[in-house]
Amino acid sequence: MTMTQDTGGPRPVPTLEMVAALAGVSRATVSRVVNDSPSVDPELAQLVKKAILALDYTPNRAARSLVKRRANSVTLIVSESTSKVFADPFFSTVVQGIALFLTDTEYTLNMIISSESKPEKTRSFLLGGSVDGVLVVSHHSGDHSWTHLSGSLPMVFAGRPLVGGGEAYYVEVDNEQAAYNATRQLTTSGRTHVATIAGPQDMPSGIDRLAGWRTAVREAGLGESLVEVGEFTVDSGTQAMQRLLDRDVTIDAVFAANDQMAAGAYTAIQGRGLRIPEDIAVVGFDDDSFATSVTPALTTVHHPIVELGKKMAETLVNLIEGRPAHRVTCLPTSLVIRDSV
Amino acid sequence: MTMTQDTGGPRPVPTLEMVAALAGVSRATVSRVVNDSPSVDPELAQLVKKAILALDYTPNRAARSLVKRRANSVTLIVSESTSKVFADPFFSTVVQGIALFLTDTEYTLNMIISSESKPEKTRSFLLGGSVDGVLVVSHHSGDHSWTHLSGSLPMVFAGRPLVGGGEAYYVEVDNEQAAYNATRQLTTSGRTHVATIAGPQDMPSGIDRLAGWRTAVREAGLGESLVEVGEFTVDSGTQAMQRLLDRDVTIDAVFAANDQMAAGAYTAIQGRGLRIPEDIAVVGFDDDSFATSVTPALTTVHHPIVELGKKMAETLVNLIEGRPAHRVTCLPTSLVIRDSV
DNA sequence: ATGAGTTGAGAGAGCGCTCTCTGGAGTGTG
DNA sequence: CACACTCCAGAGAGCGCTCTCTCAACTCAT
Repeated sequence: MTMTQDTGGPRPVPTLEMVAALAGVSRATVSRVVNDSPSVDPELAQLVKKAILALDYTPNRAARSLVKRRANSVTLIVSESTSKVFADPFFSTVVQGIALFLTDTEYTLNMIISSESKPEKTRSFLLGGSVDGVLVVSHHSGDHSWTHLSGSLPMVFAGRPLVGGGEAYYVEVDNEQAAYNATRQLTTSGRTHVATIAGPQDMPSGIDRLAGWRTAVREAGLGESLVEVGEFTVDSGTQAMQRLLDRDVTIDAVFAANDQMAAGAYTAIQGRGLRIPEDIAVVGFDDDSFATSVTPALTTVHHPIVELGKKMAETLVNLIEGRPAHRVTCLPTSLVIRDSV
Repeated sequence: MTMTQDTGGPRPVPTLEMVAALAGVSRATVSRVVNDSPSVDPELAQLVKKAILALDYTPNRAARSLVKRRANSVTLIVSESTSKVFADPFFSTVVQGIALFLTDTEYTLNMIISSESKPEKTRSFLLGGSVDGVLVVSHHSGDHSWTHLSGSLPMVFAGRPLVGGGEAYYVEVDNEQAAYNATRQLTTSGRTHVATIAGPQDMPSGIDRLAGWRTAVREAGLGESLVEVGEFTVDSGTQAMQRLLDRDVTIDAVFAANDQMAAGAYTAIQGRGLRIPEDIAVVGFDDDSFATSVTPALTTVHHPIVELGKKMAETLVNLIEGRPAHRVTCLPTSLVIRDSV
């Protein structure tokens, strides 16, 4: 029973000073070793390192942060109204990418839910010096209310911000092109009544994916009227598909602006006794867990979401450290063919 | 071109000292006002508050943290091998609950992905003084390798830790009872070949839910052999269901230890031309987004996941601040009847 | 051998805040 | 009126670290 139960109390936290004393050098030297400054006698450095190990020393972040005026932390803002997006695979996957990238850096990720009722709280937190940069994964256009902070703090957005986009740094995919390709898959395989379940029209991804669909159907000489707007949720997808089928029973294909709405569309389609893909072909967007959880497996646009998160974090860190950074990063997509077309 | 490219420089960050100067009082007094100490002349306090507003002052976290030896931050550990759980609604929803609770406190949430290859990095981060407490949402039993830290740092787990559980603080639901109830729903409605897709048997939730199923089928006088183990993922659910159907085609009900595996089971069932619930009734566990995204909608155990996250955070904060905290919190569940039974 | 140039370690002044300690002003009692 | 008390604001010492400045000890050309 090794019960490491030392009451948590007495553990004396080792400081730079203690390491210096043990190694018989000055604090400055220890600091130099810790931050591996080149101008330290290798022999002395070795001595110091031994002392660090012996004491199990870890630099105190707060102290370092205080003098360096750098917190080594970036904050992810989630707006309260959007907090349900946690259930959204897109959101969580972006976060995963961000966290993955930051693991290999000196930066720490923290996350706040900003309540619309007291924006000052969020504001003061961000400006309180404990945050070096901000990441915004937005779902509603209102989430871009943070754009104005980008003068005082480095910020990177997931997707082109709807407002203030002229100055903002962001990472995205070419939604329009990807949606075009996805729709082409439908129009070139003999489908003649190609509908779409579009995303919210106050979000760039919603707007651009609809535009891509439009271009493809127009190019194929098909009608552009079979559009219903959803909210990127499963339920809204079901409802949009219901409306679509109520309007036109001859629909034989549908492009949904994300996989969740596609999954919702499945419910509406199968609920009417129609078969996928025989009666109606379905193509989604994102290639998230919903794409493979439905039957038949969904053909969809692969959205490199983890990569997107990584790039966001990378861009932000570059910005913070004053290194050159691309204002706009555009990631490639590809169409994943499964059983729904 | 407003190019807010001011090199980050000119914004002079207001300090306590500046507020004191403006208000014509000492630093100590401003500090007292900021931390609303009772022993301050209301009139003076008003003056100071005005100065704070005028300067748009925000206390520097690092400085405060340095002297108070308290970072006001809690860390969520995610192990690298588990980082794919970001896509898991359970995980993201717990995080949501945690973040939601912390929003109303002085604490900040940060998240690290600990790489198994360099555990010292994680360890030194946790012990570096910038973390007041730790939250662990585990999926593999290996994630409990952090239990040994609980002597040096307050920790709260999601679910009973497999090892070291005797001392650990955690929040959970009564998995066994809930699984029992869910299975009863099947056995009492005339189903006689009730199988289960169990979760990993190195996780308490996997073990306990299987135990609950066992009790219910035994009680109903049914066989206890129709068990296949999955990994809480959609795919593993499909495969487990395949194996089950290969073993016994007379199965007329299945209890899946989470909704994702239930969704996977749908694929296998419907792939064989069987109908839900006519031929096979399905009950899941968690009541997450998968439950409503499948057709027919899944009957499942409602798992109060947001609540669980909130409770975890609450317990941790209590622990940090030395207030009494329940070592074990057990949350209630309920069965949500939908269309799959 | 001498002065300039180079290298590497120590001294010490803070970073912005909290908190104990001190002391001046006001209140109440003998 | 002197004494003890209470109450509240200021002074000042750090919290653990970084970083500039200083200076001792060399190296090397003259």
